[in-house]
Amino acid sequence: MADIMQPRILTGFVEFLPEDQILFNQMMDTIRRVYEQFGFLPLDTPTIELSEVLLAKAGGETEKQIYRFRKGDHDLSLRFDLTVPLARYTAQHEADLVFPFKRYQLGKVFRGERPQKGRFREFYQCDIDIIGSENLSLFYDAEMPSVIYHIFKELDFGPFTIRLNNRKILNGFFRTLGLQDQITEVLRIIDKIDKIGEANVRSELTELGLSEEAVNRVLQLIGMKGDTDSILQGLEQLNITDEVFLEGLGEMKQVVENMRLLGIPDDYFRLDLTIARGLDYYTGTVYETILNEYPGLGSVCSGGRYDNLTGYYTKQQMPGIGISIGLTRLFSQLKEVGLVKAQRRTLVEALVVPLGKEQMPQCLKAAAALREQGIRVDVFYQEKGMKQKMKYASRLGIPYVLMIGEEEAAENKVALKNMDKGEQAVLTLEEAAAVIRP
RNA sequence: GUGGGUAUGGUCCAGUUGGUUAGGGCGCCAGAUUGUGGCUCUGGAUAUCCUGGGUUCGAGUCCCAGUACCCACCCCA
Repeated sequence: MADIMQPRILTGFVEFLPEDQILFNQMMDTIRRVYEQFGFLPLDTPTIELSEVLLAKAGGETEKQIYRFRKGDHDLSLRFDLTVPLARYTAQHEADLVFPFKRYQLGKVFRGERPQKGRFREFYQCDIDIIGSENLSLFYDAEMPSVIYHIFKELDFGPFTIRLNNRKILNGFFRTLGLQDQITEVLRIIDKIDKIGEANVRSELTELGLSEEAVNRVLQLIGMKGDTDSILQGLEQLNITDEVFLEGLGEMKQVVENMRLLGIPDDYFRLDLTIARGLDYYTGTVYETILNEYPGLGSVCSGGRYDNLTGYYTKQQMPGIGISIGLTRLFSQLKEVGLVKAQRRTLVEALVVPLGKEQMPQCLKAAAALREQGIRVDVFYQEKGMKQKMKYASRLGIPYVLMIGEEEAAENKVALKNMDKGEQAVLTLEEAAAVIRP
């Protein structure tokens, strides 16, 4: 016999067994349903694009992590997020789109970085973005958290907190300290405070060249704690006159007000001045979402506002705002902490089993009739012993087995067995259908 | 890119100071039970012990190199 090829997949890539894929798809369905509920339109862009398009803006990290290859004369890349393709798409189809353009996209993205726990080279992102033409109402900044609220409420993984901040507040504040040249580095450092602690942030900021006075003021700002209103009050009492700061503060106040009007309870969001988001294209409101009981999972949904995402593809100024759920990571983490657990290995509600092959015609008819009523039905076609047939149903976790033997066929009835309870009854097909799908 | 760890049937693991035919759980196949699954019992199949080299009378075990995978940092979903 010939050598057997070792069956394996690349490291950093994932695939699930059916019982997990079912759960994964259910989460995705929930996300899609809520997105649509808020008026977002579906979009599906190619996974491969021209490198020059995807890398128009890219800086160092992206460039290093992107899967890039040649095919014929083309320099191609796999998309590493859904935002850049959206920018390209919006600019390309500008004339045919209705603005503000609200789109959702659930799709795989690729990053050739070193994989580790909760970190993959191919993974699903579930994004929504709204792109405005020239301007984009601040109300959208409150709608984003409303979407997050509905999704995580429905997913039901316990209490969660949407943490929000505004980059203008940070930028304006840093400007008053004369730090405008190091803003990106400072943001990156303070963003890590949850992970590395205040002392390490202090030393890293000092290392960056900030004066002790500046470090103290930064830590004082980002250390502001308390409920939403007291933080807003505290920010006002800093008496900062920088106009960017004041603009950010004004936006934040309005966003909070609108979030409340949209019905997000106060204990589901919190102002957090440490949230910066690594990405440098954010310019206004930024979000992060954490599960209160599992803070170690990090942010399960994040995003923010950007002024001009499409700048590389069109002269039109197109501000936008969006959020993203890293579904593959989220799912793998939820599984790890036991928040999602596989129940059944199939979606089938009833297995139709002929006791002998003479009953196959009745079984085919019965299956068709049940499917007509929307019941998910599987038929056991294989010629096997009764034990095998039952085992098939049992192993897949099919809740009902509908059997037709000589006696049942003669009476035009079926034997319906409840697999969980082990009970069995002889019924008409209509009665059986009512039991399977009450 | 930097640092650490692991590698034994399909899978998860055990394997003593180096010693004869490398064990077990789960899974798989068959039977006890050809109109009834889960539980139990009985039997069975499946391993170049990651690869290459070295030490030794003898290596799954010790040494060297390589490879793969995992974890952490960086960065991020």
